[in-house]
Amino acid sequence: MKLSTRGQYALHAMVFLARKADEGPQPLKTIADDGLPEQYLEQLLGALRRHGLVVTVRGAQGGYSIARPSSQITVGSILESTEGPVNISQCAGDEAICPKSSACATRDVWRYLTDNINTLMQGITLQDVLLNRPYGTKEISHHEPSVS
Amino acid sequence: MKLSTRGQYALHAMVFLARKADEGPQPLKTIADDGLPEQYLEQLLGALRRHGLVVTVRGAQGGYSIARPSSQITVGSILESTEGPVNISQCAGDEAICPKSSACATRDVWRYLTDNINTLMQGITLQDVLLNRPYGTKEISHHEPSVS
DNA sequence: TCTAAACCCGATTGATTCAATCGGGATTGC
DNA sequence: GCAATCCCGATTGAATCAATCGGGTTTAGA
Repeated sequence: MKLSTRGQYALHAMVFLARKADEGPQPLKTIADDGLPEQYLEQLLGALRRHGLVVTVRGAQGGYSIARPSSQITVGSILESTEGPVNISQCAGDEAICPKSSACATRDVWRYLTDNINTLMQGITLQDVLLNRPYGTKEISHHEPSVS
Repeated sequence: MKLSTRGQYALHAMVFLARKADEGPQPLKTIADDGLPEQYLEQLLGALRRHGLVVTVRGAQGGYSIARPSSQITVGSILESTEGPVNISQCAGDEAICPKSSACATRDVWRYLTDNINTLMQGITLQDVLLNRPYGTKEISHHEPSVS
């Protein structure tokens, strides 16, 4: 199981923007300057904008800035914007995919993993990353067996 | 982020085999009988065998059985056998990929997520799934900031 | 000893996704 | 104006996925 580069680039860019939060909009070229493919990154920043994580100023002297304080932006929301929602197995959520899913023991496993991965990712803010702060102080949620 | 069907089929098959643990080897056809593509599943069972999770008997009356008690087989080992190791970002482990990784704030994030997802998956045994037992009673590990 | 049941395995195919680029268009500060 | 900059759909090439194909080998039992 791995993430595509989209999430990696996106987090990288967001950390960069968070650091420059009070220096005005940063042009794409500047963000990409440590080696990321510029036009590809542009796609990702577009997705981040559409999800409300960055704001843009068009035209000369324009660029990208983070939309909220870094304490209010989670790694989870960044990854979800660029990678789509975490869904370990369609079986976990979509009843239509697997009609017998309610009787399926594996379903609880997928649900448990999906929920907890989401919790992990939502538990880290950009600020935590910037400040190099310990993250993950939340307890994981437990699976409660359904009646059988 | 999602798993391929390989992991889903593999867990499904392993649960099936765990239930039939004391009924002798189960032929492929039987395992696949609730709708999994037979020859595809064969590949996956091959991988599970090479990782020591199932044993096989060849020839007539042969088939597949789980190699150990279900309490000693984790969901993590099943998924790793068929999907490869969890590696959220190459950046997390492989120093060669990203030379400046040690100075990179995002690296800790990938490591933290990778470690904890592994812990989650290793924390569920096949027996837990069979008995519909609550799983995930372990505490997640915390990120300790490196010196800066 | 023959045969059918069953596993073993590399190769191939078609579809999908990924990573990246292309080629433009629309804004806007100066 | 014009250069800097974002916006965006389309396209490309490679990689991966899901599945199938076409064989081969092993073995129980008639």
